[in-house]
Amino acid sequence: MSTHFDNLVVTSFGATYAGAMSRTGADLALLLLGGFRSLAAAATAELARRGHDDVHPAHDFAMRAIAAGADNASELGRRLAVSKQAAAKTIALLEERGYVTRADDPTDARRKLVQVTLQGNAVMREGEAIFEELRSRWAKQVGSDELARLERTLTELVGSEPISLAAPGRIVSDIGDA
Amino acid sequence: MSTHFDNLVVTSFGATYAGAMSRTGADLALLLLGGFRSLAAAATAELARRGHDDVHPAHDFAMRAIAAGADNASELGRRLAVSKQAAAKTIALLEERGYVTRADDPTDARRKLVQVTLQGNAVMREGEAIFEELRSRWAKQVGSDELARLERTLTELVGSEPISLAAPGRIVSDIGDA
DNA sequence: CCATTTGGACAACCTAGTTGTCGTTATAGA
DNA sequence: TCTATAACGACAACTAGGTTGTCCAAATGG
Repeated sequence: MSTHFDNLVVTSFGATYAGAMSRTGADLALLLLGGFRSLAAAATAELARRGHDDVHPAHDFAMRAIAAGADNASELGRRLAVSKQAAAKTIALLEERGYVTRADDPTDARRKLVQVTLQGNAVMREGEAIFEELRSRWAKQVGSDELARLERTLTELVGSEPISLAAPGRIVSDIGDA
Repeated sequence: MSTHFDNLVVTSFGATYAGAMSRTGADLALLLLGGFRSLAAAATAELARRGHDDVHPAHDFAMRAIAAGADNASELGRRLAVSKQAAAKTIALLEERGYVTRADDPTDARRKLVQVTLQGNAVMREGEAIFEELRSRWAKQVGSDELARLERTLTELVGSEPISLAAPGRIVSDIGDA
């Protein structure tokens, strides 16, 4: 079989012509997903290559939210638009892997204060750099004007819809995710 | 909190200015994901409104692959770049909900022949129409030239990478009866 | 001071993947 | 033709990320 994205789209959606202009709406969705996947997979792989084989973009995302002030499970849940239980699970996983710590909040005995560790910060820095690198690779490929234009268009399209990012994570489930 | 995409990006990734041009690589990835999600969520909702509240785009995707010839679990797995076990689960789910049927293959006693039902075909047709409608809504919003340009750019970017739709790192290896 | 809200911990469950094992069936080659 | 190997599907156990619902304890606001 061909695992090439283009072919997969064509095969799966039975578009009339292969390389033709006549893109369908579903193709557009797959194109967007494919783009995301392409970046996310590359980032995950590169992160793994650098020794962090246990983190995905979703974890990076969660850590940033924590670092940005969502320092307890409930708040993190709100911030990521998932339940507090789901957020607590993510925190537990990150803690287990040494990317965050949890301590009692001295000002509120109910709360557990979550903090990003040095290791966690390192991952975030690497993640940033990797995505930057991937973006510039794309810019080289189609021209930075064209890429900027794509971003502008997409921002206009997506920015105007009140859709939260919800679970920004698992690449696979993004297909089925509504 | 704001669940508006733009704000979320800014907050979570700590970009320096809110509406500024300076998009980061991670923003680009989120933009793509956001775009996909936006479409997928709208499609799922619309499908539910039309009485199919138990299907997601992923199921539509799988059904198309089945209709296009991936009529057994192993082949479907290959086509979708997941394990045959995962594909079998999807098939089981679709069968349970009446979108596909499974029968013994008369030419190969090992195989179970999967076929899309009338109901399954109906969902695919509706899905197509919905995505078409969503696309034209986007075309109205930014202009069809601009949208076509976005698609062209994205195709160039994504189509040129030999990335399968597989999970991050999950290279399709049916080597050794996995 | 008490009622209500909130945070966190469990538990049970769902979806969607994974790997590993195994029996059965095809198939290719000596 | 016989046999080794490959392939299909089923089952089991596991991971990861999500969901509700229940519950206790702690904070907070009349």
